[in-house]
Amino acid sequence: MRTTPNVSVDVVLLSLHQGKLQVALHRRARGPFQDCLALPGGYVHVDKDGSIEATAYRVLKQKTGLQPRYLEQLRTFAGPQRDPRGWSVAISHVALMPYEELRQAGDEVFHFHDVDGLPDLAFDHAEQIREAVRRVCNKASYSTLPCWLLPELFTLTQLQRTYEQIFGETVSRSTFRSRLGIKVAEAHPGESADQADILLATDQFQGGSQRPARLFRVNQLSLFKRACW
Amino acid sequence: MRTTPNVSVDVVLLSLHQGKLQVALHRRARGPFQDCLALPGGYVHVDKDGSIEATAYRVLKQKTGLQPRYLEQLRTFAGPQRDPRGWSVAISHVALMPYEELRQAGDEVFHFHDVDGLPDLAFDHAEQIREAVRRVCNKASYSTLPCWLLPELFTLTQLQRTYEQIFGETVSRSTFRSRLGIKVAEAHPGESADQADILLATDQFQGGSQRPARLFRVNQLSLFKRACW
DNA sequence: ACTCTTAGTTGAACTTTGCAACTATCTGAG
DNA sequence: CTCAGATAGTTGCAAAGTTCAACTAAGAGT
Repeated sequence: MRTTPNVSVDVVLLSLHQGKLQVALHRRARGPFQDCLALPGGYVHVDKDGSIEATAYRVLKQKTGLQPRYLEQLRTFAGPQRDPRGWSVAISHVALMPYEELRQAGDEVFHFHDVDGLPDLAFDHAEQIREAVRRVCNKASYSTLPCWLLPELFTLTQLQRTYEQIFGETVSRSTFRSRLGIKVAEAHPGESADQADILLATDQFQGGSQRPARLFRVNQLSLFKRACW
Repeated sequence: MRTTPNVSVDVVLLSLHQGKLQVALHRRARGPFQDCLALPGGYVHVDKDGSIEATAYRVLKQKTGLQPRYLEQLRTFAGPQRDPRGWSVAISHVALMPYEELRQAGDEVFHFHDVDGLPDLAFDHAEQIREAVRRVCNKASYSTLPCWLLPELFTLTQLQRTYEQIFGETVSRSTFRSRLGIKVAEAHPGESADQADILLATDQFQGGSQRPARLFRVNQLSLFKRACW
């Protein structure tokens, strides 16, 4: 019989906390890289997994009990060196979640670490995280991807802060709003749920001790015309 | 022993011919989908392949005797259904080559087909091609990717035609040139091989029976600021 | 020398962007 | 009740970038 590589799925679960992108890591209980920090991951179970995404969701469910709001295949990392047990294939994914949802799951198993200044990690997980962060940062520059790091309803200022934290620099308020095609005046809620609208205005507001800010909901993953801020 | 899925590598090799994107296909000699058209692909050989890219290059070398000028991982297609023999993993790649180089290899084994209007293909290869074309078209809109469909040296008009054929619509000449940041006046060859330059001007010209056009070489894969034409 | 054709440049109209000043709406203190 | 403070949201304009068309350049063939 021909030998075939081991196939596993890894998930780079990212969230935004304390103004930084953070990644979910756990400490390996056994096997190679014992006691080392690692990404959540697991082997494909050919008897019960109906797809790769199913494997990714199963792994996350087992470890955290939660479903991420956003999941996307990142890239497949493979080769003879990445696992001391031999040729292996890791189908890496990026997942995004608002931090509030993660807190509810408790952090007995998982801990969140800033994506920069990480300690040594198992396998090629450091490289996977680097590439995941690059993908998110890149995609944030031309799409509404960062919306999935926030709760379902959010204010424009919250979203702007999210972009700023991903980029690590401030963005102009009017640039931000025009990039998102905000035109609240006409786009009153209940009216035309326009397919072209990037964000959907709700009729709910979030009031602090100032003028309340309108809450928005993301329509779908939309792309901007420009990719630079 | 735990069962593990089969792992193979597929390559969507694209080229531009007769004003259309074309894909390399061969007819399967055996196995599932016998006599069906299929992408070049093969199993990972854990004893001789040093990486996934090595597998992809080996497969192409075996079939065509050529190295593509551009190779990039596309996405991993996996699941219990795509191969009748059971759970399988196909790490799909996109490769680009100028058509002239392909002609030299002869077409006993491979044939080129327009990417639209394809007949039934083996496995999920139709989906892989759809996604590869989408990736190329998308990446063409904001990068110099199409340069790898041309010979090493090319004229601006050739490159413009390449973009137009990928998009399926004409682009304005000045839009095209300003998007590429052409400023031949200062960028005379031999001078500053500026890292920021998208294209590098050579001092060679290609003359037809009109004014000869300067030949350019691509510097590196560069990204544009705007993503729409 | 003249014409035809394609290459490459220039400049002006138009559009988009980015900043700053302005108005709006809430809370809480006096 | 009013006013100050704070954040939300709008508007208008200057600067920068984009697109188009008209112009010049350079070769080949007649």
